[in-house]
Amino acid sequence: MFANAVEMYSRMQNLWVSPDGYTLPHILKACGGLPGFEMGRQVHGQIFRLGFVKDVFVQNGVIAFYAKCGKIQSAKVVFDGLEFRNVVSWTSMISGYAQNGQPIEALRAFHEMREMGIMPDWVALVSVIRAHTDVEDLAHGKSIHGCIIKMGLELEPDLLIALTAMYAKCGQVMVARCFFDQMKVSDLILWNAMISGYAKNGYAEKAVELFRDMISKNIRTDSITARSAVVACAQVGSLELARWMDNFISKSEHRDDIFVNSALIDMFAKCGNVDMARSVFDRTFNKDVVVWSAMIVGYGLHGRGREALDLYLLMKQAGVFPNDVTFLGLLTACNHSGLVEDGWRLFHSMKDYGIEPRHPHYASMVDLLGRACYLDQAYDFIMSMPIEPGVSVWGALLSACKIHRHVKLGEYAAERLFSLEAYNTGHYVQLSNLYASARMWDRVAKVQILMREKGLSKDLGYSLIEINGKLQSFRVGDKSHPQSKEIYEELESLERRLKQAGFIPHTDSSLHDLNYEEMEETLCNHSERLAIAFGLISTAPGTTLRITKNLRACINCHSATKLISKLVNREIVVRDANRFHHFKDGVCSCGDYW
DNA sequence: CTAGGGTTAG
Repeated sequence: MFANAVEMYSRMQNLWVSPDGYTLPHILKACGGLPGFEMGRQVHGQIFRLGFVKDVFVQNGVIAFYAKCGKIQSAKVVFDGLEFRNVVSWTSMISGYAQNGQPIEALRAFHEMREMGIMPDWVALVSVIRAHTDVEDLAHGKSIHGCIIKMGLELEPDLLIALTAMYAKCGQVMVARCFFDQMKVSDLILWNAMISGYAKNGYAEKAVELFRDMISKNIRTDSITARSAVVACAQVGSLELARWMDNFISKSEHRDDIFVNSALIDMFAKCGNVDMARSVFDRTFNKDVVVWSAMIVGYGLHGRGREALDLYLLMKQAGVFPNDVTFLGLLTACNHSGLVEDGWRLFHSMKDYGIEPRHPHYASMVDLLGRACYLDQAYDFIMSMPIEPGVSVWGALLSACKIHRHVKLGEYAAERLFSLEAYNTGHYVQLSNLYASARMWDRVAKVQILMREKGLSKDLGYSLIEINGKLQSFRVGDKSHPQSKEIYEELESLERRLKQAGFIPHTDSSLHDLNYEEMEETLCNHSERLAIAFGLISTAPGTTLRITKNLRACINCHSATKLISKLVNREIVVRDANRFHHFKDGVCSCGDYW
């Protein structure tokens, strides 16, 4: 009850009751907890005047206060001024660095402490573990685990929680789960660490399962639990699960938490329903820059660029300042809607807000220019970059060269990519596709030989479709489904109707080395068509089909899906590796620009 | 009667 403590302290001051060496650590803790920087600074001044400069309890309190307020420099000044420093003084500095995103400094301070011959206790080690977690140095983290055992601290519950969090965050979820299962007492932070660890490392279903466990066991959740569970649902991608989560949150105490709501907005956008994201956005009070950005990113993902830009204007009117993520969302939105001039203008307005563009911003601009056929300008733009262009930037250029069949520039981009990442399959496939788009079959073959020499093979395509809340996965030419026969019958009937409607498959890219019949067959068996066919026979007429695929939509499937949406009178929502496509009445929301 | 820790959105 920090605010009450501060209020009580003010009353004490008004009555001219002087604080002593016991009062001051309490009030400092309250100021650090709020945090109330101004109040704490006044207390610091008072400490100086009252002569508590040598009281290590009071001074440690001051260090921790500054560290909690993010004023690590001030904390360091106080720390350096101390005559005697004990393990608490050091821990305050170590945790201060760790909490303020300087884990390397934290570890350096820990090293220095050891050189001074000061023995860490379990609280100190908790911060050291966190620092190792943040630099993703699992090897050194494990060695700290060893020290803990040697020191006989392995039964300290909170230390075990910190270790669990470390293993979970560093991707060792099985190890973390062992700790979790062996823990004697149920602890909220332990559950949170396990859930977010699962979510962070791609075990979204496991994370959701654990969250449901908590609810069924009536274990208290906080906003961090809720947020982590929402992030996991966003990863799963099921709209039905997303709805369940939203319903749960809106009935819980977390409904007005902006941390949770920004995650909900992101979740709905990623699960394919940007309008539901908007309704969470609208019900959120005191929107901060993250809430606004999440909504802008959501519109961008769905190719609703105009709405993203309009929202940005509203955001500025509301007095909220944009940050680097806001701009990334805006640039992506412009990209997906072909708003070249708006994107260009926004990129250059970043400096007005003191925001330095990072690699993704540059890559987004290259994509924007390249896609709109300004290839030379994209190249000049890369050459004028103040930072070394990386994989994302050259990748965007290569992709644009493929679209516009600019072989020479594309080859150059591919060279840069190979020198940066010699074993990334995607780059070779892109180059091969570039040659195929220009009908340079001999060079396509050369790339394929190169890939074989390096032991690389194409990523297999797959599509997921959600039917009655269950996700069903299909690979290219998949025949493993129990209803496979019906699915292929539906597929054949679809193909007949496509042909009758005058659909002619493109024969340009990626399939050059097959003869015509083989090519046609392969196209029809593309995984998303299987998912569509399965969706059609498994749902009532008129139901929207929601499909997720791991690769980008190919030109054939894209054209076919447009027509299918009209022929069967269904809305089909496809999330590819890059963005969302909403197919309806024969057109796609991306306007064939992706 | 007093100090230090872990889980945290776009």
